Amino acid sequence: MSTVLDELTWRDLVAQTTDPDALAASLAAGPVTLYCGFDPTAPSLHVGHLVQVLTLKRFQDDGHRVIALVGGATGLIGDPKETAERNLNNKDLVGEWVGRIRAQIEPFLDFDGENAARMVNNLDWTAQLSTIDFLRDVGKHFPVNRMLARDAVNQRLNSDVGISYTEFSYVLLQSMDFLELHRRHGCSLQIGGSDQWGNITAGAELIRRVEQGKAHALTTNLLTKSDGTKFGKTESGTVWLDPSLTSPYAFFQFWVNTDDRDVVGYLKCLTFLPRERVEELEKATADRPGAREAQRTLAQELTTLVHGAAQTAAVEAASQALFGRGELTELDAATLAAALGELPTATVAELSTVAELMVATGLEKGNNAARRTIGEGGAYVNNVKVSDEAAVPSASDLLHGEWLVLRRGKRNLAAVRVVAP
RNA sequence: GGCAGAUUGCCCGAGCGGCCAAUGGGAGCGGACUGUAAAUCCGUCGGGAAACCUUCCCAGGUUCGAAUCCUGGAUCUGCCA
Repeated sequence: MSTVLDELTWRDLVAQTTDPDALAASLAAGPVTLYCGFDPTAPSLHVGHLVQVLTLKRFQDDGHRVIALVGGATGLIGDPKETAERNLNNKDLVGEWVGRIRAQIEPFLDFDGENAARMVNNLDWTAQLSTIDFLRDVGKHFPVNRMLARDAVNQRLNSDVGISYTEFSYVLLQSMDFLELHRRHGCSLQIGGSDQWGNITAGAELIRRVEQGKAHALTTNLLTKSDGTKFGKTESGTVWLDPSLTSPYAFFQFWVNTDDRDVVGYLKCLTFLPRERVEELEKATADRPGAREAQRTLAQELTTLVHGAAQTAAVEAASQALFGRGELTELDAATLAAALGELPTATVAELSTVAELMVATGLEKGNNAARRTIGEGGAYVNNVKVSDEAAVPSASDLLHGEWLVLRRGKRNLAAVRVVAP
């Protein structure tokens, strides 16, 4: 019995596999070559991609040979969504995204040693392919009636938007990738999110038809949220891995705010913490939910994985300083400056009304909204509620002579720095 | 190609000449409770400090006055070719 499969199973990662016994036997028999694809649909991966990246790493840690594929070709076509046709992105832009996403995946895997990981781009074997060869060598193996049965395709056919031939063909490209990696590197397993089941099995079938080869599919459960909303989004949008799109502080906060009902599941799917530790945290959540130990651990683990230990220490310290029970006025200058450095900051020459300062930091999108918040009792300066919308903080309110901490509601913070011109 | 119907704020969806910045629900935001959680309840939810300005697919028109009526256009849906 394979250890990686056991591992994935107790972590509730496995959604579906082809022939579980044969897959287990093959994994137990020795190193297996497997791949997972990532399409460049944005300049960065987001937290939803982490499951896949980390699952690849789990396989590599177990001695298997993993391939990370970045879809320079498939990203130009677009996997059909159930709702609507995608907008085609410009080729240069997709090319740039390929580079950025490669760089994001690389740190998670080990590219040296016996079972070194590989990074490939499917544009390498599709760019030169002629239409005639494509239709003869690949297209011939795809019964359209089978393609029509695919979930996303079927939904689109029954909707007003329809589906373009371009997106309809997507599955052929992804299947070709699996075949190509099977030929080049003996790849016999493809993993992906559960929404990829159709694309993956189509590839496995292509390998069987063309090469009479045996290939497997394994899909992971998609992360869900107990409140029914989509995982990986906040009020301000997608949570990205790229620190210039989502600050490490915001990334950390995202995990700290995880629902009690979801946190144990995330610890299983998204961290490398051993089973005993996860069970300990599960018990801690049940016994002392207010302490939020599981959330804190989750945030630490993931921020460290994505942004490194040093960055994690910094944002955690900031988070403690800003959300701790301690008085802001008691923080020393260095701690305060470091903590506030993680927040959106407005630098101003002189103080204006609280409402205006909130707009300047981006905490509020307009004066009206800022005034409303103040009226509702949701605005704070240095943790003190502000009730007068016309109030202007005085120089004596400044922490260490230059800082002001603004807060909207419970957890939206920003800093104002006053610098004499 | 012909006929019928639709198009409203982030989403869904009422309104069908003045009382409409536009009912209601969802999402979002703030408060109470709590734990930087959930649920619940309360409030808020185009812009503007205000006078007031810009909105109900687009362009014209009728009218003292239009989201509401008329004309033309665009897009979507259904039925018939």
